[in-house]
Amino acid sequence: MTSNATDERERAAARLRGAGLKVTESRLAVFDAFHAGEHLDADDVHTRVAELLPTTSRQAVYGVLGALTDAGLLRRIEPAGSPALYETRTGDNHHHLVCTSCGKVFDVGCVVGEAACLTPSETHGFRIATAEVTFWGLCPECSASGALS
Amino acid sequence: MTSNATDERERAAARLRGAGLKVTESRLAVFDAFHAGEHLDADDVHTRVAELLPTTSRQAVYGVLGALTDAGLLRRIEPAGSPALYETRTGDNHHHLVCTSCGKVFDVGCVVGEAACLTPSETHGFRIATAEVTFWGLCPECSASGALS
DNA sequence: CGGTTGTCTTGACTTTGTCAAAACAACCGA
DNA sequence: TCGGTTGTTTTGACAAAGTCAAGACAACCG
Repeated sequence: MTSNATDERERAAARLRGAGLKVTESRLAVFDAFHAGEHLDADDVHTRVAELLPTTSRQAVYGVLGALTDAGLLRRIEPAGSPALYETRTGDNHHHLVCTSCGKVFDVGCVVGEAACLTPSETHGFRIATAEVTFWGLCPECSASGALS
Repeated sequence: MTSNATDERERAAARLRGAGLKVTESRLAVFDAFHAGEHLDADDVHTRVAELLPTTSRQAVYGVLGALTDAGLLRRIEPAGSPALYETRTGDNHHHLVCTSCGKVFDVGCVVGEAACLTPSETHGFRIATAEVTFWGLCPECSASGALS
């Protein structure tokens, strides 16, 4: 019987091949590093990858994250005041909720009525490709513990 | 007769005093550096300030920008892939249009129907304070010159 | 299985910004 | 008007996050 872990590796390998990328241990380990709903920075990913492949360099992680992002297998976000974060949920242009106190990030679906709302009132002649929305506020834990921002 | 330049310096000084900040040459020079609608990074500001006050240090500029931002006299934005930018238009929570090719930034008013639209579909229990919207696209010049992104 | 091409390692470097201590300047009150 | 106090600026070291380039190495194709 095939283990789930093996299944996941094979699925990851198939996605890499589909994107025209070579299948390497580093890349599989980066896929392994992400669990659903997480937003990890390059250092988080390096830490997790290094547990399995201790010789993996920081630059390899930057390289993998860049390649996977370019291939559309990861999405990169850069909230103000934070290093770049990566997530596995791609292709749906969802948005983010960031805690101004602890920095935790959550996904939120597209805003209600998106198509009509996210048309800027003046376009300055731009050909607009995407609208990115970030909500800032206090997460339940920080709110409960009395954090002010 | 009073010159416009003197008027502007006095207005800037009054705003500083109103915010409880000491009036210094550096701070007045930073105000001078901004023209309406511009989005300048710390280095841009330092360059302009140094034309008038050549001894001004980089750290003084960071200090002034931080103080003015904290006082609500400047607003800081941090578009992905760019150093922090500052603008003089504050207090109206307007949004931004960023060219993915050349990086130019323009202001846009609040999106149409904002109040209704910018409510996320799931709040994860957050106490939401603000919604930040960034539009990405090609500016007219880059669009005309055939840039692809 | 060997060659080609793309990936990873190593290590220097850049950019953007922060921290801390001492010199200095603005402002208040006498 | 003149000090004194407090806040600002200078100086210089440092830190975080990421980039660049060259050579070693591994994946994939035939």
